Amino acid sequence: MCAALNPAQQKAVNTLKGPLLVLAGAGSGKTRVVTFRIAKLIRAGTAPDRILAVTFTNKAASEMQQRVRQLLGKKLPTRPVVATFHAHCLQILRRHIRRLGYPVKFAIYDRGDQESIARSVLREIRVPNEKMRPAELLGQISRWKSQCLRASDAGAAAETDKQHLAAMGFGRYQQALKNAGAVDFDDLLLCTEELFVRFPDVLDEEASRFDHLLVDEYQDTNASQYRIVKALAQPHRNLCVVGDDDQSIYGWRGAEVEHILRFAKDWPNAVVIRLEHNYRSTEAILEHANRLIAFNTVRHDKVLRAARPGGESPRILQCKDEITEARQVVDDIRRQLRRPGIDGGDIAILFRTNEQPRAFETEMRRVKIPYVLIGGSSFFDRKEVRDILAYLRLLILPRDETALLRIINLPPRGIGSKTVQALMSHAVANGTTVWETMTGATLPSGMTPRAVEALRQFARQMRKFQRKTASSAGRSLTELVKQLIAEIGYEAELARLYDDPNERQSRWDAVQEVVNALGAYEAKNSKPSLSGFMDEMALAGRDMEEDKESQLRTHAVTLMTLHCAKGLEFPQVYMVGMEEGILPHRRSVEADERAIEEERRLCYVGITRAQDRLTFSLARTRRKWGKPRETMASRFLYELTGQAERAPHRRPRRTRQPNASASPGRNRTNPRR
DNA sequence: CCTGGCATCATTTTT
DNA sequence: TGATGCCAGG
Repeated sequence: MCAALNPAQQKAVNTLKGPLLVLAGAGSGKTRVVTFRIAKLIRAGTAPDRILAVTFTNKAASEMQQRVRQLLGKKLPTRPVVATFHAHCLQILRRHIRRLGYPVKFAIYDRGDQESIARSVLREIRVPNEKMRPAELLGQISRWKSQCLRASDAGAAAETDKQHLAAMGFGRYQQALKNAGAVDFDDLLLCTEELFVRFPDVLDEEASRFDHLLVDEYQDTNASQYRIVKALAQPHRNLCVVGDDDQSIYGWRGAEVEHILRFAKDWPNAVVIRLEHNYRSTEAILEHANRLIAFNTVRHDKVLRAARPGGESPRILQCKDEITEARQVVDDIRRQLRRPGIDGGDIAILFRTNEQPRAFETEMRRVKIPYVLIGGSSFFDRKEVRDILAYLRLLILPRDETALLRIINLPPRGIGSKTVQALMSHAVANGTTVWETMTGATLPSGMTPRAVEALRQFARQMRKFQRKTASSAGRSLTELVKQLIAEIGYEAELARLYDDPNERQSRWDAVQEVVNALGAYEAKNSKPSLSGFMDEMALAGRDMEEDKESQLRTHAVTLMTLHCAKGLEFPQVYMVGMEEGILPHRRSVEADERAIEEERRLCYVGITRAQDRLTFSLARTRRKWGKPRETMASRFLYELTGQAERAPHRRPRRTRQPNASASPGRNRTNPRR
């Protein structure tokens, strides 16, 4: 890693002016080039805070920041701005969102909040013959949003019945968000884009903050990100994008490979530099990766050359079922760990879907190999955490309806669904919010005195804490929140709900973790505020656990999805579940060739994570919904080993084994319905 | 108003 | 398999 830069890398670092596209193959030292470039810009006289570097994940952002700091030493008065798209857009919205008719203070709704809105929207637009789940509605809305389609245009874009239904839901969903004073993740980008289009002065102000713009993982930009980048870079044209079209794996989130493919057309005179030397993997591994990705048709033509000749050929483990698969893989890992110089931290198990790791976890626990599962259901998905956060949101923004409805009767305080219904319909009828209604002088008629008293009591309590929050400058937020938790009797509620002391404890621990996170936030920030904390929770979310993670990770085997693995590397990699229906995923198989190409890229990403040793595994039968079903080996296995013509998946779908005896493959059984 | 039990239903990837 | 939703009884 300390070797000198090669000529292409050198050139990428030194081309400081004008549009630049760096096509960086996997393992080609991309991160290094980017950080060197930033350092070079600063040394050449650019003020650090005039540089904006945009990444997709928080992890990438903090890593980049750290590396630049290492390169430059700590003597700088200002820092380059390194942020994720979402974080930077949030900054912009905090300054200007009023122009779009949102309150200055607005909440960021996460998946759970979105779902509860979607649920109520669906209840309203009940259509007899179409049933739709909240997740489906949200998926469609999100897809539209990532194409910069607004609710008003969705009706025209809808094709299927479901899409028409979703188009109806879209408008209501958006309205509900606005009423609650909230934006969802997609809105962070979409509203920014809208601001830029509708208010040129806003764009002016935001674009003129920087002289240089860098975008990492450019192949993953969706329509709104693409437009935002274009708009921000237009004045100075000092735009450097870095990416690899072969690693575009977020098409389902609206990313379009075309963006990186047409960069040179978008920006005339753009310099294009290819980094085609791979310093990460052995030749044996890279050969397989190259062979696989060559099957894709939509891509920049390039061949990665291995800087590390030779190496061990990848192996394929065929196993009876998913339990055996876990056992064999973990067995293999155990053998590896006995070898000198091999540490658990050098090993990763990569999988396609989130249900796959289960079997591996069980097995690892059984043989006592430490592991970390990255992603998965996070701490922030826990009910207790979400409850407390809902309270906190209510303190900042009383009109946040999702938060209010979540905790209005939690712990139970005698405000039942009847009462809530009455409040809601009253609010709708009067064009106001539930909070306004319940704190108003006259409550809706027909409520029992008991309910009225409960409401009054709750409102008093919340108002007290709202006041305290508003005037909390200089005082400890942590203390405030502790007091809140005590007053609502949350601990007693946990005791009431859960008899098992272990469970009770772990749930209470989760509550404590929120308090701790707040404490950490307060310690870290010079002027902490509750809303600042909530922003961090919404955007950084999962990363807050990272400190714990990195402590463990030194010796623990890493388990994660292929998507999470992008950008990382491990000496030893296990790619498990190499079966038709998993990788490529069933949904992609049922879609089109484009979708298959994305799955192939996903597989490519997995392979190119491996430095020294790569193992594939598959199960011949796999339990699904409790029933075991036979599987077929992934077509990618055939492709990457150079036996594509023997791959059995090409038989037309839904026919019964037309050529069952054509070749003696081992995993060729037709899946039965 | 609250709780527990039963039936039903659908399963990708994430900022 | 597991999560969620609805209904009946306390």
